[in-house]
Amino acid sequence: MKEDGAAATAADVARLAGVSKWTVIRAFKTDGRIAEKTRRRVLDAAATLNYQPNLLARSLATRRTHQVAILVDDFDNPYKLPTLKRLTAGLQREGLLAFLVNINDDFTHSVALSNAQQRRVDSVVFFGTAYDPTAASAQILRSSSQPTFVLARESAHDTLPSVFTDPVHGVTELAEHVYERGYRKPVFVAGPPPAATPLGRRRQYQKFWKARGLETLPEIRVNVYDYKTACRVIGERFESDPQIRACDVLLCENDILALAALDVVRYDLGLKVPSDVAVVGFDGIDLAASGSYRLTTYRQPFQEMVDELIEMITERKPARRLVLRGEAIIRSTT
Amino acid sequence: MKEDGAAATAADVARLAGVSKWTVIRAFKTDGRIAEKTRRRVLDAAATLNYQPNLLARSLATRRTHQVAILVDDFDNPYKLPTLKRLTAGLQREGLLAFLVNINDDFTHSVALSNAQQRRVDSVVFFGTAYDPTAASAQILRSSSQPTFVLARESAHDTLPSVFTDPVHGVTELAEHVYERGYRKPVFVAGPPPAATPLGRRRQYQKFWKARGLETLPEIRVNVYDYKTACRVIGERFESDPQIRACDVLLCENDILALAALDVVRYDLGLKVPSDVAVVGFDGIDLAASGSYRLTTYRQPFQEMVDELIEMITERKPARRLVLRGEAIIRSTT
DNA sequence: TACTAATATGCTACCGGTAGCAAATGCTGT
DNA sequence: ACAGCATTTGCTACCGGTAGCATATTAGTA
Repeated sequence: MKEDGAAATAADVARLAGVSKWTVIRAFKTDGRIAEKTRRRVLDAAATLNYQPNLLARSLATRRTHQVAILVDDFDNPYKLPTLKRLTAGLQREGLLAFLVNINDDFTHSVALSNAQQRRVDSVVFFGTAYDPTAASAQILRSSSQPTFVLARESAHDTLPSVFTDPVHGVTELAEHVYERGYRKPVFVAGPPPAATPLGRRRQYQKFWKARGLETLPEIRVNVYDYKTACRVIGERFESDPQIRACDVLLCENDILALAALDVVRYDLGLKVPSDVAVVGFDGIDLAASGSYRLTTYRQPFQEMVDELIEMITERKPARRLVLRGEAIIRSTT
Repeated sequence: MKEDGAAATAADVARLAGVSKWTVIRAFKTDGRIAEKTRRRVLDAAATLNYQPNLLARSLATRRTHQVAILVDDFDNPYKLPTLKRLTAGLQREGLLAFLVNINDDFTHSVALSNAQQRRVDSVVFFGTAYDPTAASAQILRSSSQPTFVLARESAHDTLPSVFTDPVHGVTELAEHVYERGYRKPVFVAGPPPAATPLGRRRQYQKFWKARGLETLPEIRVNVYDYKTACRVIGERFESDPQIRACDVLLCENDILALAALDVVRYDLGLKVPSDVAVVGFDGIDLAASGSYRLTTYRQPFQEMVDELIEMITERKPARRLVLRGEAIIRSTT
């Protein structure tokens, strides 16, 4: 019995219980072929020593860590929080623990991927990250031994499985709704520029309006998905750009931009929504439903996406490219 | 050179470079006493084999995992997201990776703590969790070998270091402001009941009003920090309880409850804020500043709290009980 | 009671690194 | 050429488990 602060090992427990360390280990396995009497004795000894099996040693031997790395580069969009909640809970139910990896200029995708490999995580999830598959990290990704998934964004590689919401359906629903209501002078409010693939929503909106005679869809680009920055940038563009000022509907890439747009339009510019200008979001965050906003948006099925992702991670379902549909929610901003 | 999918080891690299595995390992240490020529040869061999050192093996030997477990039981309060952002970024800068552990009925504090021990994380952070120190997990906590911290909540044990915002200062600032403005019929809007210690804000508000002649502070209790639930519960209480209906100020335990209160009061009950009823929050989330809400609240210094916590985790500063002050932000809901 | 089968326990070799000492090699001066 | 020293490389023993086979013990049957 060592009292030097170091955790007790199976060998310590074995010594106390008068058995070999392999018997101790068997006592902790559910299927262990072990005499009930011995098991109890071992468990008692383990309890007095406060023995906790060392998962590092186990993982080293079994080559399974039961760890998943979740890579996130945008902590400003509030939908991330409930989605992380569901994701961590679901993974934990499967015996998996999640690393929350913050991707930023100091800690790039390459660094994160390399780190994940070194820690031998069982799988990697790109959670809505602006992952650039043309960059050096693609090399790392290809040589990576662990299964990799993309959540809430379309994967750029065909070989990289992903679960995301169909942008064609979502944008079409919203655009048609807006068009039917008679809005004809749209402006797209965009977030940060996508790293590689042009982001689906933008492309779809452009396509929709082009088919109706609008050659180029005017755009306000906000370089961060962040409420405050968005307010500032949108306000500035309305100040300086007459074409923007003349719009009658703001098609926002996501809800957080839409809430910012709504606040600017209503309280800084003093416009009436939806009579002077309409606002449309995308995502379906909780706050979009609030009495203060009542935002027309498209609900992404985040929970379902997470559940499907977990099915893939646990290999109950084959890893593949899975496109899900949400639903348009019409409220009072259109 | 094995091509069987298993990652290359130092021994594989050694074989290719014609050295021993210990030389390979030296080549990867910055301080390694190794001939420059050999290092280059080893690094080349490592590159062709795509060798990545196995951190499990290293951790097993060094007894340091460079992993931190962050325990969270409430994913509904939006301040958690920017705080997690700062926390993960800060830890990563120190070479530490964070486990995001979701505490719930399936995965309790005890389970999480035991899991963290088995994974040999370097430290554990209770991030605003309703940790009940009287429960069985206290036993585990005491016997736990890894340093443990509480973030954004007052720790119940003196021995358990914590970083949190002074509730006395915050509540006093807000309460005095409200009192000066002439509000005299307050109702406290409470979140889930605290596990052990009565939560500071509630107690402080009660104290303040008692000193001014109000024996018991009426209360609306919402059992989850969740916008939708809060709306429902607050609405119901206004319906059914004349004492609640007669109030002139809603003192909310945090901003998310305050936003819900504000929406209910304005849009469901049709009351004017702040003339019919005032609303006060606590936390200082981004959205409280938005044009739609303009909520009077108390800004908690979350970023500073995180930075101080990291100083303790990295042992640059001694682990201790650290109380920080925020500032009252008076906006248009009072 | 002896003999077999079933169950229980112990063993070796290994997972991929680390620590710190031992041996080998290179370099200098005489 | 060789002692004397520093630098470079290799080695043993270990971190705490796992896998799967070998051996010991017990129970069941003739």
